[in-house]
Amino acid sequence: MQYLMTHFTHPTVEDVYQGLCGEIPTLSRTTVYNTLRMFSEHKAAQMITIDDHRVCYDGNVTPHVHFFCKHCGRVIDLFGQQAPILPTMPDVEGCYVDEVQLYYKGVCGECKKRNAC
Amino acid sequence: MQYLMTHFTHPTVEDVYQGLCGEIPTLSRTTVYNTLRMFSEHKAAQMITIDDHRVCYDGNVTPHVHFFCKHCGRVIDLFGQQAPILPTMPDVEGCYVDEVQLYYKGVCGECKKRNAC
DNA sequence: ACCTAAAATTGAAAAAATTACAAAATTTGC
DNA sequence: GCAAATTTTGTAATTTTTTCAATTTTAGGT
Repeated sequence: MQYLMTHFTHPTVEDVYQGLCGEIPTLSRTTVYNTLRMFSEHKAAQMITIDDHRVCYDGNVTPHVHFFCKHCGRVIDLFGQQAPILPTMPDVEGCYVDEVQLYYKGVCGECKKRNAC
Repeated sequence: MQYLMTHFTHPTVEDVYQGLCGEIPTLSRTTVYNTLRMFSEHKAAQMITIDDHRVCYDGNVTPHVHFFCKHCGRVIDLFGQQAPILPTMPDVEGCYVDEVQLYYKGVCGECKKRNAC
């Protein structure tokens, strides 16, 4: 949890594992998988499914908008005028709705510059 | 493509494969993977990453809102007053943005009724 | 029709992400 | 200090997706 609260880089399970296995040498990947899943089930973290290859997590649970760079794979927060207002949860007939995700995808500024695409 | 244009059930690769391997007995899963990826790269289909276990595809390429039932795993289109207006593509400084996805998650009416949760 | 080059498809194997689960380690309350 | 409950671990299995070389199909020219 401390890792999530100090790294707003939308880490994957592997990122969290690599980031912590130095100070917690006995840490197992399974624990990271279980813990992050538990966090998201209890709404202490958001599970982000923007990348088709892997899930990542966000310690910031207030709804906000994400941008995914298809080139470098980074997930970036969009704030302020860059981000449209996230629509409020709709009241869908008979359904229980408890999560919103608004994703944009494309190529980030750095990748665009580097690769001139 | 024909399968996608006639099945708006947000099929997975496996769904498309199972749906077609009767009439195309030589069909390989690899072809389905390659073809669906190609479609989404050329914007002839949308790749939907709402389910953390598998990717699915949508032959309807006009931006619209999706709901994911965490219980039965179905992906359902939200239309009309059920769906908020999908925000237009923001102009993010220096970035090339070419996709929007708005996802809601929860439990659908049928699962809610069946399981009383 | 026949041949050839290009393109598309196949299937088996590998890679990557995630889950299952039993054993081991740690924590908790008494 | 002990026993029960909880958490963590690590290996193996499962699932999804990709890689890639071989095969098959297609298209165009003769």
